Amino acid sequence: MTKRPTLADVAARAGVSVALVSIAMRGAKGVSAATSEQIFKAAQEIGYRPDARARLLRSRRSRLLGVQFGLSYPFHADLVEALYAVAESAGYQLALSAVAASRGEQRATEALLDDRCEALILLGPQAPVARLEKLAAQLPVICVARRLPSTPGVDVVRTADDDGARQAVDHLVSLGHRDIVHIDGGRAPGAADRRRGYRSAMHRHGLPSSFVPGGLTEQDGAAAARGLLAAPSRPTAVLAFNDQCATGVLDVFLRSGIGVPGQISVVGFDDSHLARLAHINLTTVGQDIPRLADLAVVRALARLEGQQTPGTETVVAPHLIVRGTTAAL
Amino acid sequence: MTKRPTLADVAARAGVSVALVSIAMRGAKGVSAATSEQIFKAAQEIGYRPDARARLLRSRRSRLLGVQFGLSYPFHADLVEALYAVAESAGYQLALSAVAASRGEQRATEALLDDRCEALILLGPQAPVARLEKLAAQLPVICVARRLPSTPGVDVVRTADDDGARQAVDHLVSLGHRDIVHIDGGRAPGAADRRRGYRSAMHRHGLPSSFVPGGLTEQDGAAAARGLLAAPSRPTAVLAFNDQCATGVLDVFLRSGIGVPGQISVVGFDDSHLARLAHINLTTVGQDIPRLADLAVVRALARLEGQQTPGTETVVAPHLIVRGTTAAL
DNA sequence: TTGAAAGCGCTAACAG
DNA sequence: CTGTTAGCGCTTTCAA
Repeated sequence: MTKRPTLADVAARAGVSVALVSIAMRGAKGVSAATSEQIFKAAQEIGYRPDARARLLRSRRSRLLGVQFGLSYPFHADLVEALYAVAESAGYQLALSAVAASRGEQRATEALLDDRCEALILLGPQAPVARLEKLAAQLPVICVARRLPSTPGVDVVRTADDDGARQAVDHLVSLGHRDIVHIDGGRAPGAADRRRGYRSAMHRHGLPSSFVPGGLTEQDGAAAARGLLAAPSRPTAVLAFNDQCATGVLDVFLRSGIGVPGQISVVGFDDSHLARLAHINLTTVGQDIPRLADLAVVRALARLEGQQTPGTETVVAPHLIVRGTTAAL
Repeated sequence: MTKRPTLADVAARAGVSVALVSIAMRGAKGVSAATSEQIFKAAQEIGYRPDARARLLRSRRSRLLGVQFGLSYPFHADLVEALYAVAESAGYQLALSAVAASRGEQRATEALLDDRCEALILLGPQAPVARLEKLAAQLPVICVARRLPSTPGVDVVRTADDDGARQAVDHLVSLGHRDIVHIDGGRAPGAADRRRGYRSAMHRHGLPSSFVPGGLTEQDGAAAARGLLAAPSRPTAVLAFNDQCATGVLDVFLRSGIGVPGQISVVGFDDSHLARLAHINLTTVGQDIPRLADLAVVRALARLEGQQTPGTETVVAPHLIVRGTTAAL
């Protein structure tokens, strides 16, 4: 529990000035190989690690990207993991701030601001546009997986949710399905687009749309599925809002002895970790998580380098991943 | 994107010295009510927020608790949420560092150290004891949900996993089950204790133990369940390592047309968010998450306040939560 | 009650 | 290539 060594300690031990140690530790050029080696040896010996905060206090850059995510969304977890990788290769660190039932988005972003993050990457934020705009006046703000009316200073990186829904419908129709229900996501980010994509694709095939209110949790899917079973006639296929919702749907069907995909086909959305589980084996519309993460960071860096755009929107194409929950009628 | 206001800006606007503003902002005593009001008004007007890092750089305390957690464990997510609440009421902030496939524990803890956290709270860490001991030499380390041979400087807060398994077995036996299999957690934290608890409880009831290798993911549970189905005879009840594992088990059973709890009973462990979902409705051994979180913080603070113990172990009692996946034979 | 001044650990000019 | 110097935004003596 001894005090952590500082630059000065390393300098003393290596017999050089602090400045030189600073240069060496940062890997900047301007130190002889021999000296550098001595310095690293000294640092190693006393277990020196640079103080991230002092460092950022001095250099006006924190090289910190603030990420706000939802604790209970596997899709966010996947995104966070991808972001770690991208950020690192861009020379940035991540500061995580979770949103949960007892911790709202405002609290989450404020913590990030107090940490002096250089930019904010918000995963599926629900905050009102006005608040995002206010944040964007202070630092670059990137919204991932939420559509937004063009907002000054806010960049959006999202999946083409409407096209994803279309792909799902096309797939189901090509399998012979005509009675396809969409369990929607209500007011969740992306839900409106998925509804729209579903509706227009159905229309294009000359089929009537059929919506059931859903949501983004297993519970929502389960409730919707129970509703479906209680109705006089049952569809032959279901497009769920997301994978979690689809999982709830699957569960209820299985419990009721309804075979999937034998009696009914189910399609999810996201291709989160969940869908890939062997025992779920869910046909789903895959969001390109690495690409979303990459673009989010790229956008953030672009703004940090002074690019002044009114607010960009980058749309990433989804792609259907056919697994085991869909079959020909 | 204007520069954030500093203490000096507030001081200038309020017509006082920075020192006074500092005192006021911290809510320390020594400022007249009138001045204080002026200061807060000025701060408010220019949107001042203290710089967390500069603050900690100066006062040798960061009031930061570093939390390492696994991105893909719902149980950890629940703990993190609970920790946020406890930390806040103790006047501390949380620094989150995630462990994922592409980001090992070492990386995670190092990030926390560089942030100058005052203590480390590790959720289900897998790191070797030697490493934990080394960390504990630098700062208080609290291991949550992992049993550890008494280690100098490391405090352990965990659930009585053995007793939890015992409760599950007692419950199943009281329902008339005698053929109870345990799908274990392999080398996962807590797995050994749960095995032991299961074995001794079975023994006490005069029943033979029966283990199936499992793990902590849905996949592990699903694989184990498939193995069970392939065997010549099937048990009447299963105790899974945790809720995720149990979910995988449930899924496979449902798919195979095996009614739960009609034909077989299933018990999980953790009472994570997952188990509580209406459609899963899993009978499970509940870990007392708020209490684990509370104790973790209490232990950390005790050490920060100079308490020097060789390494404590606090064991929290679990309690069986009977839901819908268990029934009388 | 208030202010001046010193420094936390580090980086960034600028000299030598 | 190396050292000196001056702060980053804040807290904290110590005087006034």
